[in-house]
Amino acid sequence: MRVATYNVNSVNARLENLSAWLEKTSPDIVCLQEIKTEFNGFPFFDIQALGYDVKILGQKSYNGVAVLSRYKMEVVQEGLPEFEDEHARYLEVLVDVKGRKIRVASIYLPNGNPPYNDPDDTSKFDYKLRWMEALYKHAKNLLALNEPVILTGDFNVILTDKDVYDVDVVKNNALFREEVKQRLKAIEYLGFYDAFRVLHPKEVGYTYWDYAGNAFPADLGMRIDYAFLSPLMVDELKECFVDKSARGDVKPSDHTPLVVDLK
DNA sequence: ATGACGGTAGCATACCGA
Repeated sequence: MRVATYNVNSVNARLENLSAWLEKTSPDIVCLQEIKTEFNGFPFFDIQALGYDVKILGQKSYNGVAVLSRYKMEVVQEGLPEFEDEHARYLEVLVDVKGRKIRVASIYLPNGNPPYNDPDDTSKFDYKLRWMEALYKHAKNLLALNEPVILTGDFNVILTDKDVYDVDVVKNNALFREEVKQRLKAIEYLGFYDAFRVLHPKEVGYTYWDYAGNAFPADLGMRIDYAFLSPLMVDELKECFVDKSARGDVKPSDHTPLVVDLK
């Protein structure tokens, strides 16, 4: 079984890229982030024509997450539990893989940096920390279920120094602040496994490159998209890789997909 | 030291992103 995550930066702007990538890569389950549309604007016809069922938590202009699946699935959670959120950032489904239920969440964690015109405004960073706290609590509850679980998406956290091209550039960035690294590590310490790092402890695994300048050609990237697997799920992990090909497309997203192959 | 670049809303430019 192949599971992937892909921050598409608008599903409608990326429909051609996404469709071609689905056909080429043939994932069974795909979590999308930043679809940037509400339900009525989602290209259901095109995606369903490729053989996928679609569940979305949409939002106009910003955010928005979705799960595509070749297997039947049901939505079990829209937004994090016990967390009031105006943003569409969390969608959890139960996928029925030949009679076995796999729990999959598509996650778009807040960025947390201040607006350019007000660098002292900490409200977005505070929101990020509260969001991570709610995610931590939920992740803890999910582990107690002792199920195969995949928490995957754009976490907007650079976990370690080797997950960014230049530590100095991001030293004051909300993606690299100690508080957020700690909160994401805490989710790992609960018992979730970073699929890419389990298999590739020393490799560079950037999943994002800025649009500006020569960031992609020069490989000035960051690893901010992750797949976290529960113990039952990591036991079935075969391979995990970043598919850089999508970032080299015409009119690409600034992220590229992360792919997880399971037994 | 700063900005680049791109998407959306909506029609000029502001907001958002990482």
